[in-house]
Amino acid sequence: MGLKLHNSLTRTKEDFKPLKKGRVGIYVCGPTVYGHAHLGHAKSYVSFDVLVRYLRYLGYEVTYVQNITDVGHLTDDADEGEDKVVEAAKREKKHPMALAEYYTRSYFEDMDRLNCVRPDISPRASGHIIEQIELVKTLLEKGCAYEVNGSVYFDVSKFEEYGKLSGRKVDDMLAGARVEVSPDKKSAVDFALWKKAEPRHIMQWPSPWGTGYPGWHLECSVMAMKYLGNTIDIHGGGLENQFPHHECEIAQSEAANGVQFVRYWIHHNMVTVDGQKMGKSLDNFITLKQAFSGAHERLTRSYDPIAVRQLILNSHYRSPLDFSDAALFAAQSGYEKISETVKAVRKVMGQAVEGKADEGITKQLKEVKDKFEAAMNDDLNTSIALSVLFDLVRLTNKVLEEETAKETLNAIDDLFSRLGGDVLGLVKEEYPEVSGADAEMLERLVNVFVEQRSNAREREDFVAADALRDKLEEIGIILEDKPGGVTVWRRK
RNA sequence: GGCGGCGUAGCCAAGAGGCCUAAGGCGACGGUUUGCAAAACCGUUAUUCGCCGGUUCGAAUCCGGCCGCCGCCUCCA
Repeated sequence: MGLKLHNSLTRTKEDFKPLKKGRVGIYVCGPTVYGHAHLGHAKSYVSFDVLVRYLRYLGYEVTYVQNITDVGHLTDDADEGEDKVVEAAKREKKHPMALAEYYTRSYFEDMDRLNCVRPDISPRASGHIIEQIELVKTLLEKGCAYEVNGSVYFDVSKFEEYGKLSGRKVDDMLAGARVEVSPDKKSAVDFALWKKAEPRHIMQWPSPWGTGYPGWHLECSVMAMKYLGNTIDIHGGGLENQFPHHECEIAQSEAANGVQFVRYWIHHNMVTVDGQKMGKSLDNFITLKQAFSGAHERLTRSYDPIAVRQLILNSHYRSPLDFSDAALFAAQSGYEKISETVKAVRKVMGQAVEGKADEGITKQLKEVKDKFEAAMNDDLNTSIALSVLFDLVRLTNKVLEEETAKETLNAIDDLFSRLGGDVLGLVKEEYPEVSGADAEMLERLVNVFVEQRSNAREREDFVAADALRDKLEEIGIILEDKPGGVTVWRRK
């Protein structure tokens, strides 16, 4: 049984078969870089990160392209009518390109912390103006577009399949139009390919139709085609972009090339915060940096980036996800449970007795792997995949209660690394308790206190022993007494 | 107003006609262990799936109505 994906184009789960055997090209709509990434970005890019990771786990050679939108026309849910890049650039006293660069770096920083693998190619819209102009020219030549007053519009009447992705009919759209139609356009459903620049528009380029800037659907078509070909396997994005953005991408691309643009359209659902739509004008707008540091009035503490990731994977990518402090808190606890178990296995592994893997456990590990793959194959059911990982946690902790052969522990660690690490990105390769040159000193320092406390316990001076333990906890070091008088420590 | 989606325990969240007297995580409670803790393990925590009807031998899952929430409805940020 292979991977099945829900294709928005057909509204059904389909067997995934790439165009070229063993190779997958995937394009994901990237961020518009005029502010720090927020929880909504996290859901989007973690979801597609897992798709890419799982495709690679299955052995596909994946080319992952995700654009950076750094050209003018920006959307915002709270405000209307203002160019956000210009506004932000003015506020921060930066050139728009400097602003875009700043937030691009911020974006990658946050995605790295969420353990998202970097795209193979991160093309900037501003770096592909020539290609965008070329596509507009092609569409004009084919009679699918028309020029009016320095702007070029796509003639939707020339593309019969318009509406096939979002399930809309052009007639319904015309009837339901509630926005005033631009006098330049032949039809209300036509959309801009190239816009004449208003004097106040900072980002503008010369074109055969005068100075202007590209329509906002154009960049994705152009960059997807340039790096992945005229027909690409997977195009991902948020549900809010299904219409008009993706619908327009299809129209432009297919009208220009005469071949199917995207074979599988994957859309993820949106996030809410405390049950409400997250909006800049509301006080529930939380950036990733705020979540990681806890610097937001709706948060009671800081959260590990991987805990944020775990909360996202706890639900399905096509379901809406509600972020709340309580939900993040729960994810943080769950994440710690997984990582503590992995750390424990690796610790014991080092000094375990040599020996062959236990047959009974090997069989159970095989079941874990099969269940996990079955869940992921079913349209990336990460919620069930995660529950399987927790099965592995419980199994492991039971195994650790008794002396276990090295090979058994190796097999467990390998499964954690493959499923929890390679696929879900929740298990790290290394968990340094302390880092840097002071590591050894800290180790020895803590051991001094542990020894003092052990002495106190031996003479049954529990007041002194508990005081030492409490003091250490205050500075973030947790002591745990194991059977046989052994005390281990870890960082909080 | 039009189109689409969602509503499952204290919280998050799977399940989409019989395997469900509904996964998993968090929390809470009880137990094992411990000098006490912590961690771990074991057990309990929805006879019920927004509400009301209907279809069916059988519905959380299908249909209709109602209530609540979310997204999109395009010239451009």
